[in-house]
Amino acid sequence: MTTVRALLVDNPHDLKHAMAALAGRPLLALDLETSGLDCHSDRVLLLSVGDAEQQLLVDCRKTSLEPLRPLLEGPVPKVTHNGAFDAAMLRALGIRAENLIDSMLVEQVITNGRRGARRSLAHLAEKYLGRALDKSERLGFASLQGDFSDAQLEYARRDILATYHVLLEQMPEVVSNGLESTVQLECRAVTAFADLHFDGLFLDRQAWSQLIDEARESRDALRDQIDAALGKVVQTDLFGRADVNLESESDLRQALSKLLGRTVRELNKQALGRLGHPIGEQLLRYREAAKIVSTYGESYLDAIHGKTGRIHADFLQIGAPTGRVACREPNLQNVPRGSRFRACFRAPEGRRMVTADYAGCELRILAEASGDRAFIDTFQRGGDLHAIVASEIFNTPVSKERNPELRDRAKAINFGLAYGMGAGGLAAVTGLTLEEAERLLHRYFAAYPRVRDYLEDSARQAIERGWAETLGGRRLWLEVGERIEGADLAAVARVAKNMPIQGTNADMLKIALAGIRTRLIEDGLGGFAVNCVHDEILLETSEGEAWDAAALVKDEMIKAAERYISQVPAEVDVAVGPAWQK
DNA sequence: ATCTGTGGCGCG
DNA sequence: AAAGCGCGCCACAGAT
Repeated sequence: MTTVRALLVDNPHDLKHAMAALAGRPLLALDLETSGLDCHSDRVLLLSVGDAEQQLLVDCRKTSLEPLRPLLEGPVPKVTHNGAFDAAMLRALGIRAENLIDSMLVEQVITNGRRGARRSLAHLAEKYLGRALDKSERLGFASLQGDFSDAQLEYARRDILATYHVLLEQMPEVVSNGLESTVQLECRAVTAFADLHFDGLFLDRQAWSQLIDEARESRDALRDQIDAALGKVVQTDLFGRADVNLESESDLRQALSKLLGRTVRELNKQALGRLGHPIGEQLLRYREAAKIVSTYGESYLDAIHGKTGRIHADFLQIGAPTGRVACREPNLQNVPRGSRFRACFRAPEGRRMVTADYAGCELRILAEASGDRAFIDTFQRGGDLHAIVASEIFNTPVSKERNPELRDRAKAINFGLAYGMGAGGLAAVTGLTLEEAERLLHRYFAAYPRVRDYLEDSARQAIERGWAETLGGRRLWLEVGERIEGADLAAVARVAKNMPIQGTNADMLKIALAGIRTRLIEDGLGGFAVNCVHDEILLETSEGEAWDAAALVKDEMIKAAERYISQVPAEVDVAVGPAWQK
C-alpha cells in the first residue's frame, strides 16, 4: 500500500518530477478512471500509467495533465484495454493520445471466430495470468468526491499491471499465428476511431424532422387505406377501422388470409409483392414509411448530443468476424441511400463535407486474389465489369444502355458469387428458373475459371485447416473440428469464400482511416473523419481546405488498397460539397 | 418491468 | 432442407 501512496500525484510539480521515473521505458500501460462513459459530459478522475516496475497514478481532479502530454502524444507505445475510450476521454482534455496498443483488439484478433471467446480485462487476466481481477472498486469511482481510497488506488494500479502483462502474454500468440500486421493495423486505427466518436457527425435537425414528418403522414394515410380494405373482412372498431395490428405477424397473416380467401404464410417484401392484390403494394409502402419513422425518426434526433449538437455514435472497431467495423447508438452505417436522407448529414455553416468511396472494391479484391485474366484486364482498362461479364455469358452486346437487364443479371451474379451464392439463390435474385440459373452459373464459371477455382480453394483450404484469412493474414477461426452436419458445412464454406474478400476491404478501410488522420494532423489540416461505411469515408473540413483534404483522402485510400491489390488498380471516387453525397 | 428470440429491413 | 456474406434496430411474442 505504501508504494501506491508514493506513486499518487496531485499537482503539476510533482507530476513533472514523477515522470522522470518513467523516462526511457520502452512500453507503458495506460488506463483512466472516469465519472462515466460520455466523453463530452463525464470527467477523467484518475490516470494510471506505468510498466511492470513503476506505476504512476495521477489525480486528474486536482492536477492538469499538461506535463504528461509529451508522453501521451509521443512515440512511446502505450498499452490500453479498449484504448478508443481512453483516447476519446483525453481528447476532451485537449490531448491527442498517440501510439496506443489495445489488448482488447489484440484479443479479438487472436480469438476471432472462436466460440465463447471473452475480451474483458478480467477475463484476459484470468486466461493469461491465471489471476482474478476484482472489478468491484470501479463502481466507487463514479461518484467520487474526496480522496481515493487505498483500495481504489490499488485497483487502478492492478489494472495497468494486468493490461501490461496480458499484452506480453498475447504477443507470442500473435506471432505464431502470423497476426502481426493485423494487430498493427488495428492498433494504428484506434485513435482514428476514438476521434470519429469524439468529433461526431452533424445532422440538420430541421431537415431531418421534416423528412420524418412526411413519412409519418404517408404512413398514416396508407394505414387508413389498408384499414379500409381489411375492414371488410375483419372485426372493426367503433369508427369502422379494422382492428388489425399491421406490425403483428399473426394479426396480419389472419387478415390477409381472410381478404384473399387463401392461406397467406410469408409476409416479407417478396411475398407481399406477389400477393396479386393492391393491398400488397399498400403494405409495402406502409412498411417503408413506418421503417423511416421508427428506425430513423426520433432516435436519430435523440442521439444529437446536448452539449455538442452532434451525433457521437459508437463505432465497434472489430464489429464483425470478417474484420468489418460496426456502428451503434445510432447506427450511422445504414442511413437510407436516397440523397434526401444523406443530405441532412451536412457540414455546419461555412464548412464542407468530403465523401470518398472505393469503386467496386470487393470485385477488385476478387479479381486480384483469383488472378483471373479477364477480370483483371477489365479493371485495368477501366471497363464496365458487369457489362463485360453479361456480354460474355449471354453472348450478346451489353452496356448500361444496351440490354441493361442482362447487365443487372450479371451484376447479381458478380456480387452473389462473392458470397458463395448457388443456382437457387441466383434464380431467386434474377427471376430465372432454376435450370436457367444453373446454365448461367455454368457459363459464368466456364468464362472465368480462375474465379471459380479461387473461391473453391478458399472454402476447401479454410475447412481443412480451420480458418479463413484476408490477403493481409487476418484470421477467422471456423471451428469445424467436431461433428458437423452437411448444411452447416455449406454455410461454413460460404463464409470461407466471403471472409477474405469482405475482410480485405475492411483492412484497407482501417489502414486508410488511420493514414488519413495522421496526414491531416501532419499537414496541419483541420479536417476530421465523421463517418465510415465499409468502403466509404466521410470527412468534415473547413471550406478552404476541402480540396486539399479530398486529395489527401483519395491518396491515402489508394495507398491502403495497394497494400493488397497490385495487379488491379484501386479506384476512389471523391466528392466535395455541402453534405454527404449519395 | 425486463429479458431473449424472431421476422423484417435499412446499409455495404 | 436450404437457398448469398456482414451488421444494428424495430416491433412483437413469450418467458421471467
